[in-house]
Amino acid sequence: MPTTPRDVFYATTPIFYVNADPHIGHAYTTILVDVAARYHRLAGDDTYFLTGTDEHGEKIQKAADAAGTTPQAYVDRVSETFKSTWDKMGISYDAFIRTTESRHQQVVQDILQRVYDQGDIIYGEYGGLYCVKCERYYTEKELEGGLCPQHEIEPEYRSEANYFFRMEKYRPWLKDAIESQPDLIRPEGYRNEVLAMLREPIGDLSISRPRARVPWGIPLPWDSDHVTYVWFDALLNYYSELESKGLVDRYWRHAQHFIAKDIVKPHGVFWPTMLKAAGLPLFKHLNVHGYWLSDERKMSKSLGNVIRPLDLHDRYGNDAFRYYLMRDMTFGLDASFHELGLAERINADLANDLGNLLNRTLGMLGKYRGGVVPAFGPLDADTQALSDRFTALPDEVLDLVEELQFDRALDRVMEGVREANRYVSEKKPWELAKDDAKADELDTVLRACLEALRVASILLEPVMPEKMQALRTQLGVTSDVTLEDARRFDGLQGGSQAQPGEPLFPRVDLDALKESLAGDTEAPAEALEHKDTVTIDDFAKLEFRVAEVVAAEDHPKADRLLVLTLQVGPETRTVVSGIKPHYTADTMVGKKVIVVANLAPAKLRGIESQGMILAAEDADGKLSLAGLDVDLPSGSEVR
RNA sequence: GGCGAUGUAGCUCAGCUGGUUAGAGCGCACGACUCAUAAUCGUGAGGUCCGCGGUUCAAGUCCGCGCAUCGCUACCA
Repeated sequence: MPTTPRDVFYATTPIFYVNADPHIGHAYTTILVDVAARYHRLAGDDTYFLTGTDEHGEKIQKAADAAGTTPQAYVDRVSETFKSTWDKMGISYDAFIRTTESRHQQVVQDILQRVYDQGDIIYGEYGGLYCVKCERYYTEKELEGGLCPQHEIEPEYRSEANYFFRMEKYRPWLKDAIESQPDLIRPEGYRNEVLAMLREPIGDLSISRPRARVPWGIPLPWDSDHVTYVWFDALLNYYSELESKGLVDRYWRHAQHFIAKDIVKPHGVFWPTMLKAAGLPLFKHLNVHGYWLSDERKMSKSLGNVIRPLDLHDRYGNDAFRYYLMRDMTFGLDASFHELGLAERINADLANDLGNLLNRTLGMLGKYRGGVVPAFGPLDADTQALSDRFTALPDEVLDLVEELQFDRALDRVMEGVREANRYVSEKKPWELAKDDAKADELDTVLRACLEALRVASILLEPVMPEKMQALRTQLGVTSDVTLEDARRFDGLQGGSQAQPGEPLFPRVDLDALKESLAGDTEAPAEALEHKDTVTIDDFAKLEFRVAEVVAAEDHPKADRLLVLTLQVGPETRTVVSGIKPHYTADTMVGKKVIVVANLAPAKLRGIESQGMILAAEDADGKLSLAGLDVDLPSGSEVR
């Protein structure tokens, strides 16, 4: 039963920042929206699917410099990589927006001007009190007697040339809006997270950067010495796309943003307040999904465990890959990605249940009826039950899709497929075929299987567009289908000819795969990112010394910090260190460590730290203290 | 430290507003069948539903406390 009118669907992926090539995270979100869009199109909805690339900012400028090219040439290249990746993957986006397009820039400037004119963008005399020696700003609270706590000098007043969006002003409104619309942000866990953010001041949002430093951006319309900083540029793509094409009235109020959980704050806090300030209505839903984890760890470049979507396409096929992604992630939660899981899913669901149902059905049809689709004979109870089950599926599936429960939607269809396999074993068509008196019964069974396959193929098509079309081609159906075609159990043309072909989903040899996975060595790590080169003179400014930990205790006001008392030769000093997750206070006492001895002191949650100790950290955040090979007295210099 | 999420069979997970002997898929064991991609179908083994208290006639499902994992957050020199 349809619960909501499924009329208009405007869905967006984030626009991806073009400082790296697409990976599984980008691909998942994009496939997800593609699947959702295809379901809505199938249902006959007015559907618009937007993706694109985010192309401004300092990082891009640097990357272009490093590549010896211009920012524009650089973003052209990487944006094209994204686009062609999606094209190869058959992503059915309706529009691909780039923030460097003039139509986008125009809208950004218009909205900035509007918000500025109404007084919600202010020139940030931010920070105010600045200690020259610390090179940082202090708040009144942090100062001790009006002096810098580190250097005990009077800070001077400085203002940084930034513009700020008065976001804090809209906090109460946003809180109300989210509370009164339970499904604005979903699933609920992320809604709670945003509400938690809104319980405390969110401050104002810096929205500009000096053009002198970052020329690669959209100039503020009223002050061309500044360019727009990320949010007022990137987020606005969702709107500028429609505005620049005159589609706002048609789509905007139906907007659904799909994002991964790492960008909840910009989309859940910044974006709605921006819209409010611009006098625009809120989007309809912010849909937040989790991460694909590999070996319990978040995939990251430095770990070298990035899964390249196109690799897996080549190996398993686009459709099977999409099916796995949709079937094995519960929306909103993290999921684990395992190639073996993918292979098992292919074998169990696609090859054994679905592919084989097609194969056995067409096999029998060919053998017993020359491949001609028979008319139904009289419907017995079993066949009627199968028919009822399948004709009920479209609404069940679309309701689940509406709730973003893609995994369950797919399982519903597969339950039907399994039921059809059961039906075959119960009806034993191979026995019916031996008795001419049962020709009608055999016709019914064969036709029912064909219809089940046809309906399943329609309902699975948004996830597996190519294979499901191929499936219907084998059934002899070549015309386009709609959801209405899935609501009937007599959609095939009696007397038409089936066109059996190759198995849709070849089984994966699991034993061979297990072997090859076992033999796999670690994937090669990505290149390291290096900092700027320093001279030996730069290095000589640093003073490292051996120190002995003579006492250690937990920082009273922080979780991760230990307060260490170090003996450095004749000196005793206190160092606050963020190693608590890996070293407890008592295990630290007596250890010899390396300390940076001439680092400016700093207060860490109330305790002054006079230096820092060195430790190695791996990509998982695991720490190991730097130490000595041979025991040397504390105070010894390290070079 | 604060906030939040998660914790159900070997594995991946369903279990909505509390109600009969707790479910699915995969894997495993045994059996059936032979139309089919060594597929399918049936049967079975396997769970103190993280722990402890509480509310209730009745709790995996509500409440409290605790534990574990993860995330966000508190300027991890």
